[in-house]
Amino acid sequence: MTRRSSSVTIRDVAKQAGVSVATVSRYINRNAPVSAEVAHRLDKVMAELKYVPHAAAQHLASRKTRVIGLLLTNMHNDFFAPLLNGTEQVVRQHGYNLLVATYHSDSRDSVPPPIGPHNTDGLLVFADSLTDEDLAKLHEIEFPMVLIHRTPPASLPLPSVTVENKSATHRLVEHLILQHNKRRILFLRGPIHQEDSFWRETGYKSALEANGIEFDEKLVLVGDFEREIAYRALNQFLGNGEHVAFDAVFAGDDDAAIGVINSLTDKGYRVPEDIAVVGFDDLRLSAFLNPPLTTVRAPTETVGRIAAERLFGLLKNEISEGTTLLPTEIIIRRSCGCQS
Amino acid sequence: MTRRSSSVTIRDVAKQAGVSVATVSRYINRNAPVSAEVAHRLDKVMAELKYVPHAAAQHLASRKTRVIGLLLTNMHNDFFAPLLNGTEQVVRQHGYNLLVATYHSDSRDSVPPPIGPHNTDGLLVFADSLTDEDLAKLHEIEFPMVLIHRTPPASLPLPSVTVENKSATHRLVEHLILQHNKRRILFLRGPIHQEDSFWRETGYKSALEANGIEFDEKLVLVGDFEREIAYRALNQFLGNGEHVAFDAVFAGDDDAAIGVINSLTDKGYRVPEDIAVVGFDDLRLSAFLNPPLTTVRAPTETVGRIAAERLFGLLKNEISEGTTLLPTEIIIRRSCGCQS
DNA sequence: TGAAATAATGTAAGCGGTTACAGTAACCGT
DNA sequence: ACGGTTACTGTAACCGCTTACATTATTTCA
Repeated sequence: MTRRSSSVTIRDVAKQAGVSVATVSRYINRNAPVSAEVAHRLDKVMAELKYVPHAAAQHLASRKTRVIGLLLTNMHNDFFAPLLNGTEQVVRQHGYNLLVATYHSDSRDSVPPPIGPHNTDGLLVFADSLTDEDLAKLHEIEFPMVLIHRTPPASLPLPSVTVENKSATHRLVEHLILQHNKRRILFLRGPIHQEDSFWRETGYKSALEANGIEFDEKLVLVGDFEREIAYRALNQFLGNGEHVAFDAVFAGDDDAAIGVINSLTDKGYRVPEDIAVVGFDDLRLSAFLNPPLTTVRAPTETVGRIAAERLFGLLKNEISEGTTLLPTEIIIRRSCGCQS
Repeated sequence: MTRRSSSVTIRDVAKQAGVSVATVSRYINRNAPVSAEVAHRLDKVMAELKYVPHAAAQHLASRKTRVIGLLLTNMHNDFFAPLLNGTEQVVRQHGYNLLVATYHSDSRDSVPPPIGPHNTDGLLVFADSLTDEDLAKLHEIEFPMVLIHRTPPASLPLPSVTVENKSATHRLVEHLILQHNKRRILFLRGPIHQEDSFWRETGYKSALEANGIEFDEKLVLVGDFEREIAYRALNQFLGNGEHVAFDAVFAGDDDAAIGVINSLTDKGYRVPEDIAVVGFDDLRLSAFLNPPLTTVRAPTETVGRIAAERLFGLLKNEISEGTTLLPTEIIIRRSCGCQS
């Protein structure tokens, strides 16, 4: 025990350079002038000693971690890669580090969120990884946060960045109706309580209504934005001999769309000839699927980037409120029945 | 300034519960017995005060961060999602946190690696995100590390976990030769100096040789395991009127394969009728591409999981050396010309 | 030219925990 | 009944940095 870590401390540097630790600290943080001569000497000594400040000590003393946290609901969907990529880039560019964790309100009774004020300077909160109460509590102590793919709960003026879901979905579904004469459109709902899911459902319904099609609860399954779940849900639906007829499906997102196409194909349906399928997100590979997926392009990497930028704004005490609503764009490919 | 963070400290808890801070600390860390009565009182007080230990203070005093770092070369390839997912799961399960960063030896002159001994208890090092010297330096101070998709440099007994590249590639390319009569197989090299890239090239060459086909340097392009780069490389290659003939391409990885298929299609070639294309990795969506991609399945999530497990083994002082070589499996789909 | 401002540096008190060391009380076996 | 354990708790010295405050030398300027 008591194995003294061999790491060199600020004191070693100070001694070696013949100055006080305060001077070293000030030079490192560039927050007070230091004579050119000393600066030069310090550069040399620090290089020689390969001095690296101990993060925990800096954190403790300065009360800032230079770490920001990204709280996700899960990580296995390809949707998260660009999100991570976007945030990581700006985080790095600001000289910060990124702590990534998954958490879901489900598990909260027992375990507290793994990241928060105790180990980060601010949080990027994806969807419903935290509950409204969690958010309120953190906001109360003025902990910097920005929400991703979720608008702040009433009376919590948190910045948020998300994408336009409803009208894009509306247009997408309407495309199915108007261009392809579909009237029995299956909808695979996303995770319950998730906002994207809610707005996509709203857009779906509004498109139906705008075109005189009655919403039919029997045409709604649970896809959970997950390929496997969508696959099984549809399999089960199809397996049930007397299922209601349908001629198209809006899968909720691209990942679920894959599951849908897969299930449909397994059961002998052709996409899009028999059943049209559309998704949402425009994943990196969606253009190359078979058939190429008609979907909505969500600028996910940009979402990550902007969310991170806004968080850094907060850290600089810039006030920042309101939600950034990034535009989405419907991308027509072949899975809806179009030729291109 | 000097805004005293309102956070409650261990001293508050101690006072409130009428015990010393040492007792509180012991109870929290369960590293010494505490009377049932005191334990009960502490539970109550800590809940009332919503006490959360300050990570930095714990780190500084205990000299462990309960954070492990994952150092990647980049994050935009879908390949990284499962890797992250795998590591995150076991990290969380061990009650640790995950610091994710990208770094590349290119940038090293100026900037030191963002994660290391100063802010983590151990590192998962992907491919050549660190140089041999970096590794040697860290190993010298006995910093726990496990390598991912890279075998340790000679004389550095670091644990590592990677996947079998060579023989799988050999079989894959041989499939092209034997089953599809291909003899002019284009190869898109991955990032230079990256081991996967090296072994795949080796496998490619050995398959050629085993079948009496001479290796032709003119049939090698740089794809860098990147869709866009592969796309442009092949476009340029094809744009050059008198390019050497080829009848198949091994793209290096699935992401590059997409770029290849894309380029080929743009130029009017049919895949696989005119040109067969195969990749490596078996990304989440590769089965659903158009055409479904013949590739090699790499258990990437498992790689992440095992690497993390081995790192935790190291943290528990279990000795662990040698490389875990995960088996890969060639997955025949349609992009090679097979019917299923 | 003397007072005030500025530059450069040092001293030492924390930051919020952990833990070595020490002490007291109850318990154990002979 | 007594030395030796064991269970529990407290005191206080760190961990490695930042920073308020103090100090001295050097400018600046009315």
